[in-house]
Amino acid sequence: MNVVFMGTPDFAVPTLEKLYEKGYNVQCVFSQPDKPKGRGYKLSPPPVKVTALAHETEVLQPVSFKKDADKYIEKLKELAPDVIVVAAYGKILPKQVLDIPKYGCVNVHGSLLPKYRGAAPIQWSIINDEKETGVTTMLMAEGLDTGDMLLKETVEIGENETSAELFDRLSQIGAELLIKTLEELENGTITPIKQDDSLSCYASMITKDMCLIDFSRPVRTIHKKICGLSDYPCAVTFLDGKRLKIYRSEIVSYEDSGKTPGEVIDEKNFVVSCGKGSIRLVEIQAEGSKRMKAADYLRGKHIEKGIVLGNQHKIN
RNA sequence: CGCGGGAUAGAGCAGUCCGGUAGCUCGUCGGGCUCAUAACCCGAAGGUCGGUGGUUCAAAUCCGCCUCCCGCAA
Repeated sequence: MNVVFMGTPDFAVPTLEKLYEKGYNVQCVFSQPDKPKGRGYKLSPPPVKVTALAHETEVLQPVSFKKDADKYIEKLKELAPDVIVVAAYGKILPKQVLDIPKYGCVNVHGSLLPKYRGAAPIQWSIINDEKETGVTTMLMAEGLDTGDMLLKETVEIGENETSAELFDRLSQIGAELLIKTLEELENGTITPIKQDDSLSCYASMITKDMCLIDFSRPVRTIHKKICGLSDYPCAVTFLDGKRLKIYRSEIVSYEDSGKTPGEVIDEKNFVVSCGKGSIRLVEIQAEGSKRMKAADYLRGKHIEKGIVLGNQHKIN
C-alpha cells in the first residue's frame, strides 16, 4: 500500500515508525519547516523529519499549501498514494489534497472525538480533569477535526498522570490504531461514523500565559493544571522572585488549611496551601538548575516556613 | 554573534566579589540509646572544586580558551 505521511512532533513518530515496520510503502513525508529553536536560535528539524530521513524517505516541508499549491498538489497526484496518513501535522489541508488518495486522508487524533478537537487535546483532557480519553482515527474533512470517525480506543487518565506520560501512551496506541484502520479500510470492513457536532468542544493551543499557578484556586484544579502542562510548557510559580517550574504534584488534602493561598505550610515536604485544600510539590525546577525531586531541592535550598509562593518580586 | 544562570563528596547546595588547611543539609557505613523507629546521640569513609593554559610563594577563588547543563525569548 502506498502511503504519504504528514506529521511534525514526537506524537506522530510512533505512527510513522509503525508504517515502516508493517511494510507500508512510505513514498514521501511532509513535515513543518525547520524552525529556529533553543539557545542561539539553532535551526532544528521536527522529529518526524528526523525519523523519515533515517529511513531514507524524501521529506517535503512546504511553508504553505496555498502558496506553492500547484507544486505540491502536482507532486501528490504523481505519487498517487492509496492513503495519506496525517498525525499532528499542524497545517490545514486544502480540499484538493484531501481528494487525491483512493482511501482519503486518515488522521490520528489524541482524543475521543467529537470532544477535544484541535491543537492540544491531551493537555486539555487532563487540565479539565477528564477520567478517560483516547485516540480516534477519522477521514479528514475540510473543518478542523470534523471528519467521519473510523476507529476509537479509550484509556483511563491516571490521578497523577502528566501530559508527557499520556502523550507517550496515546502515541503508541495511535500507531496501533492507525494500522488497524488502514487494514480495515483496505478490507472494506469499516463504517465511517459522523461526529455529533452538538457534543464537540475545542482544545485551543497551550500558551505560556496560562502557566502561572493561581494558588487561590481549589487544590484539584491546580493539581490537574500542573499535570496537564507537564513537561511542556510546565506550570510555574515564583519563589522569592525567582521562577520555579512545577512538573509533578500530589493532592495532600481537600480540607481548607486556613492559611494564605501559596503559603508553604510544610517546608519539609513542600506542601503548599491552596484556595481550598493543600498540595505537595513533588518534582520541580529552579532557574538555572536542573529538574529534580522536591526532596533533593530542599536539601540545598532551605525554605522558611510560611513563605508565600507566587510573588514575582524578591523579598528583602 | 539574541539575553541570562550554572558545573564543588552518592544527592542538593554554600564558599568565589576581598587568593591562604574543603564546609552545610541529606544519604552511605560503623557504634550507642530505645519495646521500637524514617526519631535522637557519637564516630567514619567519600572531592585531582567540569576541562585546559596562564598569573602567583600559594588558585575552587584572579585572567584566557574549551566542553556540558539550565532559565528567558522564539
